[in-house]
Amino acid sequence: MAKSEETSTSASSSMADSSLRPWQSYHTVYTNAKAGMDGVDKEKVQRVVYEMSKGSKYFENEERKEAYMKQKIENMRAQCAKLKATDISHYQRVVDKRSVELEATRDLSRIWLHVDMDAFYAAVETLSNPSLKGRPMAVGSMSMISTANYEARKFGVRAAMPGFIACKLCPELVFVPTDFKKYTYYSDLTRKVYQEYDPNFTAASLDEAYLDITKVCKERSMTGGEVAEELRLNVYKATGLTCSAGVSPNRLLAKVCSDINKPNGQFVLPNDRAAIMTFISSLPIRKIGGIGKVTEHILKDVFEIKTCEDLLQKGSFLCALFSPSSADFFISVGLGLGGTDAPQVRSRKSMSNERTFSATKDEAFFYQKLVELAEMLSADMEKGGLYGRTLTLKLKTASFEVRTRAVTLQSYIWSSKDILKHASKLLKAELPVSLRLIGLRMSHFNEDKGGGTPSDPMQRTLLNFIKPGDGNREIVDEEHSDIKDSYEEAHCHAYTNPSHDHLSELDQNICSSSDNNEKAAEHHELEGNEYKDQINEDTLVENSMKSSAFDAHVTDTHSLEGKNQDHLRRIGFSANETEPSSSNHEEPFMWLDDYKCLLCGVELPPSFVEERQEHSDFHLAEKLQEEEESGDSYKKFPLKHRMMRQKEGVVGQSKGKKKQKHSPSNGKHIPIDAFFTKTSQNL
DNA sequence: GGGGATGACTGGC
DNA sequence: TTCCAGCCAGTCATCCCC
Repeated sequence: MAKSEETSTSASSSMADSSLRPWQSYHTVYTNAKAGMDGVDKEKVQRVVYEMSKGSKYFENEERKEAYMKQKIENMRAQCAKLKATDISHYQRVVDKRSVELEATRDLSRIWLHVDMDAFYAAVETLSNPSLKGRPMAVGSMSMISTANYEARKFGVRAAMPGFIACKLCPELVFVPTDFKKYTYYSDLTRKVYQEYDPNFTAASLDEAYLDITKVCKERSMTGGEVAEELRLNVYKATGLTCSAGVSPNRLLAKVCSDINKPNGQFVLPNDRAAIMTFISSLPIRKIGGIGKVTEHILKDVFEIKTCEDLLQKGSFLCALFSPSSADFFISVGLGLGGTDAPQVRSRKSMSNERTFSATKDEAFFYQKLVELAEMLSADMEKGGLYGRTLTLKLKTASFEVRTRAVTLQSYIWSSKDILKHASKLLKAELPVSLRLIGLRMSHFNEDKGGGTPSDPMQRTLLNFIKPGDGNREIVDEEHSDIKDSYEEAHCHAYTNPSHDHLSELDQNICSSSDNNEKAAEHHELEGNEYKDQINEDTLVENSMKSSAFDAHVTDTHSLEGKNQDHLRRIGFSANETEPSSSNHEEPFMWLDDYKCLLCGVELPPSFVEERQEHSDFHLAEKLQEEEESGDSYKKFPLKHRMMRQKEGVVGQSKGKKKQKHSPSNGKHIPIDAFFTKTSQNL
């Protein structure tokens, strides 16, 4: 949770304090330190935000989220408390080993530059309207602000703040509507400058970029600082706008550095390990890209981690409670490591449109919104030459609860007609509902972006046939999934709400007008049947291979890969629903070195008594199931399935309607974003 | 058991 | 007067099918 230092210690704040100053426990992002916000009366900002939010649906939802997070923190604290000295020393050894491995990857040979335009949208607006100069101004609307100039920031006004709250904080605030055409134009001008220093620079957004200036420094015998100075001057000459820069041996730190002397400044971190470690030692964790308000809150409240150095010092706890990839990320941040190689060009993964409106239950209105969104999305996809297979409907209810519902189709679509047809079906299953936002997202794009006919996932390509080795497995899986999709397309059109309402009527009209797609579906189904015999053969071969592989797996617990261990570790923690309880008579024989499960390799410290009990039960249940399955009559209905069916009281109804997921807080590892596969922001 | 589909959630701008 | 966006990418857990 991003909050001011004085409000971040919710654990230590007394009850008396919270009753006198309730806003102090209302965690908003608006008091988080941002460039130009030094000297802001944070308590006043927090009080105003609290007063204006109190009692609203938004506020209630924030409280729900807060309560959920507190529960999560409590769970993690309980896990921490269970760790004994021997556990901690065990995990410390793991951290030490990993630190050495990560340290070996340190590359101090590159010089990275991160450029960040100062209050970009606001600066562009001031450039085109000089009368705004010196006045507090925000780009955006009464409902949401995109950015604010430095005059407005002095009042606590900032990006992602609702305009009406900003107005309260700064009554003289001038609002300017967003104009992306203008921002794109100026962004292009800056990029022409960047190109002169690194032709392969990475644009992180309209106003941010990463440049590898190693080559230009060498060729022109200049330091990183000198290049940054010159580049900033050239950006100013080309646009009339100022920017800030950070120079460091890796992208992660370059981004942190560019924020230090904002606006119109720069900071250079030398390519020297000692300097990096000193820099990192007092750096607040929230400054790191990838550590947001939730992760910050958890790290502070559970482990009392505030600086990047603390991440290393508390490494053993992090290793014990987080997934290996998350722990790796935290350790590498503690060591001041980040990306130094040229980031790979990533293709677009999804495309979406969403619109917010006043909360309503009006189904005709929902449909009209769907029509608009489908048309917008279709137009965007056509522009990008994209065809997608997965359509996701996003809904935000009147109480700010976000739901997503997705369908993956057997064929690629792009037309507004097809998008609308499937979106209507997804929405219909959610009615009646009061909504304040509807969104549509397409994903699962075809690889062929060169136009022409979209590739059909049902079609066997030449490559499929000739691909050797492991590729065969992929072919089998693809075919299975395609046939399943065909089946669903043909059989799962029974929706939960059969009433003949507005949407269903329109739905039928659309379906009947979408003949081509239906014909394609029939065609695919025929194709699918043709391949069924081949698939059965493949499955037989696959199954026989699996059984022998399983035997080897059980006897060789030391050869488990990290990923596999992680997976099994999760199973160990989450297997608790259908397994019968059992005595722990196997316990003394299960744990290698008192940590590692002999059967699957999962690591659990001896003090995690309940978890280990559950884990033993899990393996026992597995064994029971194997025994049961050895009797032919039950082979087609494994234990889990039978129990579930009995529980539901219905047979054969599970298909087409998945159960809602359990809360992720039940799992051992909390999800942390973009750790090593960095996002564009988190390079 | 593996992998695809799905949904919730986090993070950045 | 107004009353908390829109877009994208990624991780993780769970369900389900083969």
